[in-house]
Amino acid sequence: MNLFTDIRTLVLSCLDTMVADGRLPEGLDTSNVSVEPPRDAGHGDMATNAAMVLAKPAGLKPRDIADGLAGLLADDPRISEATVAGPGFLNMRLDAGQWQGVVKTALSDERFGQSSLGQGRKVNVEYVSANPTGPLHVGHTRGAVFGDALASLLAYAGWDVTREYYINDGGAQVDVLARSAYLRYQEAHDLSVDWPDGTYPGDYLIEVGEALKEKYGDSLLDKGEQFWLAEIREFATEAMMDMIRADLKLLGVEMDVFSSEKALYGTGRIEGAIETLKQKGLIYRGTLEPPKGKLPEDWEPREQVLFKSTEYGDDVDRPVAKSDGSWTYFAPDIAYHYDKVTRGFDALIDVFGADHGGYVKRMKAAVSALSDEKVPLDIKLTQLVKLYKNGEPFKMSKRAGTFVTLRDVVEQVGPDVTRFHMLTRKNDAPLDFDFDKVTEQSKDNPVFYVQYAHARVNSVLRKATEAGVDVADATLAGADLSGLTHEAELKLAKSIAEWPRLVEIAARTNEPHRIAFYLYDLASDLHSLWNRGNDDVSLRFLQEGDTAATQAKIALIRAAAIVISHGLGILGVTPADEMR
RNA sequence: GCACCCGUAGCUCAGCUGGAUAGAGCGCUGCCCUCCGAAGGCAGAGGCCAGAGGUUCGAAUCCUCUCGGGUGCGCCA
Repeated sequence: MNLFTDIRTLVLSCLDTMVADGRLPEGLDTSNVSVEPPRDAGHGDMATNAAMVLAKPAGLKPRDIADGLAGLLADDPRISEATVAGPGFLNMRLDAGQWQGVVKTALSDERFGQSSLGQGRKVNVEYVSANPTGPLHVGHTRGAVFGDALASLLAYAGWDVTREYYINDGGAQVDVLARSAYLRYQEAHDLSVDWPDGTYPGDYLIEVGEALKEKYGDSLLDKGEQFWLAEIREFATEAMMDMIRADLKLLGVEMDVFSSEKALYGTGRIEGAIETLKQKGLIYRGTLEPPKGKLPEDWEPREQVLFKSTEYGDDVDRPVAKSDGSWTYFAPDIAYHYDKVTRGFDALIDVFGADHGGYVKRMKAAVSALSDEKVPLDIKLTQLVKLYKNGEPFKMSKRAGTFVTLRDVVEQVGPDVTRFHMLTRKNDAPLDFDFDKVTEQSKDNPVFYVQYAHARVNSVLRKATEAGVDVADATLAGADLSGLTHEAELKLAKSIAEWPRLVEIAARTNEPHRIAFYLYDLASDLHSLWNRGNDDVSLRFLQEGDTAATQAKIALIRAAAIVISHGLGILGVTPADEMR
């Protein structure tokens, strides 16, 4: 149920009537006709641009179309007023019963706000995908929260969603991990070791070293790398993935699928993916031009196997094999995305850190080529998180031991605060995260502000119940809401009515932050109505001695609370029943 | 040098497949509350949407260029 699309349907049918009457020519394209809330609520509840969009193709003045349309719209019982304004805008006011109806729907229909936009199509959202070489840090946290909320949002909007993590366990960095773990293994045997550059000296490998000692005793000491590298790599990678999974779980993130890069090797799938491109004439041997401006010191021209990504909008062709013939990291990435395509997804989404922005074009080019442009790939980049403590920048340094992990963050402020706050900026804007401010219980903190709105409604429900008023959702949905006519009450109802529309916009743009901003505004309307009750007793939710009025008012705020709880659910945040 | 992201109130940021007089929070100014719905409330000031062209009924939004900030740029993932 979406009041805006209902009214759009009405507008279109009125246009059909005008065509039938000969007031409009046949065959007009109405796809650009929109019905949306006007920027200024003083103009009305909804506005349509129909007259302006159709004026030119119809060869008529916008004003004339608008006048005719206004007359027809005003005949519909849902519309209380339709007026023409400005260059040809058509403003409508809806009968109060429409907004009251929305409240009823929100109370009675579990699926209020859910959308059929996705039509059950399959979408794969790949996120986090951190190298299995250490714990997740704050940057990963943002990607994890964003990806997870996006996945939930798309599911809410009717997509069949798969949440996926790609494990980069095939490259040189897992060898480094293995060597670092081996050093910890030696330490576990009380040997003193040095940490050469390019190893991972983090504490998190100490217990891996202990575990290796447990498993292998001293049998790997004094042996050359060829005897232990593969085994320890396997062991350490598993240990890191266990840790990462545990970290994600702390944050409330659960993946459906973990895909391994290493598992692609030796299966012929990389070769197969490259062969597929080759058959499309997109693979050749060649030499790239050196990058202009900044020339790498050891630059020399070398012949490589290249993917003709420029055919699909990239700036230069990209190497898939190194000059020694082995694959670049890009080759398994291609194979992995090909795998996703062949698994039958209708759309792919990758969530990367902003530092991977340079790979967007080539990845899109590869997917376009491999899917014959049938499977769209959207890549969302998440910008940096800047940490603060008490307003002071908090510098991260692995060396100084001030490296802040996902676990640090979640253990300090909790998963709900972490998740909500990470979504208070759009993904491509940098984000400030102040450990003290995000847990502050004041209206300046959006997390608290939204949680508090939900808790307040619960508090009213408890009080009503104590007073002997039945406030079960089913009862409220059946209550007589015709008394909800005050503009402050209708404002809240109108905000509730926007929920389904907002879900669609957020899902269409793959931007879950819109949910967070909407919830803030909705909470604001609720708090505002609450405050009005201070001065105007008739706006208080508990109307002493008037059960019917109390139920109507509570129906309204309970509907708002339901929407808040649905919205927070998408963001992965638990709605609080009371604040402590 | 090239590519991508960004530039909106003093500060931090929203802004719907292009819609009307560009919004919110903080800060600032003023008023209100100080037992009972105040972990405050109400109101106000504050903008050349970085700049210049273009597209059209209409541009913060789309295109081109300039300026400023961030990120990345063959055999690292």
